[in-house]
Amino acid sequence: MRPTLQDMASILNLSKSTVSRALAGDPRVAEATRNRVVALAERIGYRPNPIAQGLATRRTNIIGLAVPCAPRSLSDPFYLEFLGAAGDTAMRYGYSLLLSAADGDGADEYHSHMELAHSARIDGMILTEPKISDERVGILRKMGLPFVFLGMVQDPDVSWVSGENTRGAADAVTRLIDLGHKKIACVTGPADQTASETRFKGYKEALSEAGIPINLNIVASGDFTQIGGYQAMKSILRHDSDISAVFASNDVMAFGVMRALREAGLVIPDDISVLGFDGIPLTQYVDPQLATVRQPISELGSTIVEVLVEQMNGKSLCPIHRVLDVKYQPGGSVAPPSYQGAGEASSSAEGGE
Amino acid sequence: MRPTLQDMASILNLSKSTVSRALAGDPRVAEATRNRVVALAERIGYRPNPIAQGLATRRTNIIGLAVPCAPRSLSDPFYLEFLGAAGDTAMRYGYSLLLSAADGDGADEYHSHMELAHSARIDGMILTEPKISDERVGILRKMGLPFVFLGMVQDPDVSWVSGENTRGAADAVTRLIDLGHKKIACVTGPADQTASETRFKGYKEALSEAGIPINLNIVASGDFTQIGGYQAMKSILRHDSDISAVFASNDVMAFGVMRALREAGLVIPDDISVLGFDGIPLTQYVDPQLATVRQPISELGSTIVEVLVEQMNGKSLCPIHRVLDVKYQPGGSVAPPSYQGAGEASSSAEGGE
DNA sequence: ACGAATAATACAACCGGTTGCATGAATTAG
DNA sequence: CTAATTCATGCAACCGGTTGTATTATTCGT
Repeated sequence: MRPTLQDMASILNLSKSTVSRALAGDPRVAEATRNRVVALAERIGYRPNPIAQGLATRRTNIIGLAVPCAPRSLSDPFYLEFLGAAGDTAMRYGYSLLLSAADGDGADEYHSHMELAHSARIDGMILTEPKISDERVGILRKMGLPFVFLGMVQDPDVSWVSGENTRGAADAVTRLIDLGHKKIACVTGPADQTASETRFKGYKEALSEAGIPINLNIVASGDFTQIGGYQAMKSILRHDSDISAVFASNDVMAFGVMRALREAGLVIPDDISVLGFDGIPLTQYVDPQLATVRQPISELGSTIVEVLVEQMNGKSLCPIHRVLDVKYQPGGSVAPPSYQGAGEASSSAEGGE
Repeated sequence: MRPTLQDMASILNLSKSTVSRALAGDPRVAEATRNRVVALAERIGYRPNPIAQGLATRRTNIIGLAVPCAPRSLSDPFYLEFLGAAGDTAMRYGYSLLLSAADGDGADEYHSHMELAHSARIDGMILTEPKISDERVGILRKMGLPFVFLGMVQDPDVSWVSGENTRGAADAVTRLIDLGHKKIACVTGPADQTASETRFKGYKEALSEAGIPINLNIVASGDFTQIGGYQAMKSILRHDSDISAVFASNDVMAFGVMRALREAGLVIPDDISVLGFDGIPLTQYVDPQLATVRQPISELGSTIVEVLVEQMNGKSLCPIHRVLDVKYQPGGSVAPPSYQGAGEASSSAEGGE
């Protein structure tokens, strides 16, 4: 059996409390005593039981992480990198990450997230994919659990960390326009998510700025997955194949877009340019390399933990909003629009489906 | 303050124990009493405190998940999918996943993993990337914590779940040979990991079977990352550029390999075929699609949880080994060896960098 | 109708820590 | 030299559940 505080106390002829205080560095215990305690702890490999500590202190040193629900679920490398950085940083602050797996059942989408929040197992919570009107906010606030969102939230009282979605998207789309593109399709994320909205807003701003009217026939909504991007692109192509560039709201969808375009017989970037968003490492390893808007993914992960820790420590009672810089990352998937007529040959789109 | 058992007991004029037993479904409490208890619990939203339960029962309903250490860390989509499935399945069994972030400091590579194992916070542990002689096995066994590895482990007393690495690799490489390839390079994983070893073994078996001698000049070891694959391929090309196919031990390295080949002016698959391993979704979204050996990644995740649960329940005291079927998945990255000289035209590769 | 078996509930210890307050010893001040 | 401080430690309650056993109320057999 692993040694307990009481074991240590008995061996040293001390009381539990003294031993506990010695290990906690309480100045009231004599230096000599502390040394004896620490030495013994070292020798017999004593480790405080975090469960018991949790019960006594009501703090668990665990951060809950609500990962996205299906369908995006955990299939986006973005989240892996984010998660890695968050985990590292959490550890540095003495916390562990407890995952809340997605439910999948549409009925009560956030059931497991809220279950975890209620569980008293965690000191704070990180949430992802905020919706424009996110029911979780009210619940969490009512129970007083500190929480931070990855992604912008309307409610000014909620803390969040996000990449600079709107400006990033606008900048990148403006580059397409500067290259001469006029008809730029857009594959957005789910309409109810703030990330979709803000990136789409950037797209619209860039177009407006250039005096190009928004054409909703060449806008389709995906779900941030490859298949979603693929299908959205297919549907756009059914409407209108006379497009010279596509902006996808994340890289993973951009991969799906590229596939759909190829199946339509289009060559990237000769016939059509593709632009992603996120900057996952894989953008560098596809051919052509995917131009994208690079978010500092790891930094998002570590920042969000830092913000949450700050909230949990109660240092800052007011909400914290942090916007991290994003940067256009060039790639072979973007080029000036080709001469009209070059795509003619490919009108008989034969999908490999 | 959230209601406690004692609160409930007071309201109902019962004792804590009766309330506890009522909720636990103990047959000793009267049906009528149970109904009253359940009704009240429902009404005031009572939820047992898992920390207190953990202390009393010594079970936490949490599974520790030791994710790979750097450099692979969490950058491989394989792990996300694995993790998602494991999380789902764990939830189905009433468990949550607690992540142990990688350390990164070479000194004590597994420190945080073992720290978590010792913490008494978890009921069992899932470990990844077993080494051929893995120090963690001894430690875990000594402390009596149930654990399961993702990937084969030599020690017959250790439970593990794995894809059929050797046969999968051998089959796939044999296909290359059947297409006419004779000089097949291999980018392996780190030499000390069993996954590298078993896949490399399959490669060697296939060659031997076909009477092709193993040429170590066209074998290089990567680290399961894109960059690692890229560098390994570069180094092979420095030695010998007269290769017609490459087998990479995982898909992510295969992407790196493809990049290195392109930078060398080679066209895939005309000049050279590329074969991966894992079957991550992205293999379908690169151009050409990457031929690979598809592992049932989600099934690996759910199976490993099931095996661990079985071990934790003590149903099965003997170690469990489960090998899941893998399957060759064709892709445009593989073709018969071309006539020498076909790749001439593509020598001027212009990246958008 | 009476003792035994049975059903329903209560008591109290325990899990392994933390922490406010009391206690006793050593030190210092008056 | 005694009273007031300071210092070091111990006691005991508490966190919120679980669980073995005692207790009380019923029901049963004969």
